[in-house]
Amino acid sequence: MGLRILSRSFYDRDPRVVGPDLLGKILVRKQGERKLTARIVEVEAYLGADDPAAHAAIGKTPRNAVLFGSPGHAYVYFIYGNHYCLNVSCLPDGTPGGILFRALEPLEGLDAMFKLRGISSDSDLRRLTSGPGRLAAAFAITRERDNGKDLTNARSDLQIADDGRSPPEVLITKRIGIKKAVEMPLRYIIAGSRFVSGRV
DNA sequence: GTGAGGATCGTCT
DNA sequence: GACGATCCTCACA
Repeated sequence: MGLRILSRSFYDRDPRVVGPDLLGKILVRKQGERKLTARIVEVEAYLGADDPAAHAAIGKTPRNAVLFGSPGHAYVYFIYGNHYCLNVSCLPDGTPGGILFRALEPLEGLDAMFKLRGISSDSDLRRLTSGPGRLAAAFAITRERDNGKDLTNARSDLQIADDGRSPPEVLITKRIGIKKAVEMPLRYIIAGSRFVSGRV
């Protein structure tokens, strides 16, 4: 059962299509010989000018520039003075849009992830990567290291891959933790997953 | 189990 | 100078 890296064209579509399609795929962090992997179980779509909750809504700035660039690149931002959050850019160069990773089901490299999170390895597995800030910490994701990184490059230390598993059943809800456009149904989760963040 | 409040700082006005 | 696509801890039930 090999892993196949998702191609640029996968991301060169509307976030509302890419989002649900990313569920069940595998986030991979290479650390020399070691590897961290986890299954994507919850994401949110963020659009452009017509989505007030999106960082891209205010137009292109140095911070959000990646969202306006080529699809398949990591947009990492720092929030609340504490946390990093990981997104992947969607749509062609010049058209903003992206997907926020909200929760993962950890697969390989659990010990390393617990260490990176700074929590004991006998805590509840759901606390490891359920939440955008948590999963970024568990995968050692920072703006300095990863913002703008090409996730479709085989030589990249951060990738998203398909393990060939059949697509999961997808549940759609409102997005979480935002104050604008709260009604838009742009949160996608794997139905029944116990690793989802917040309420379903 | 649920909710309130604080931490903390880069980014844009 | 205000605020945020969050997380953690601590009450209280």
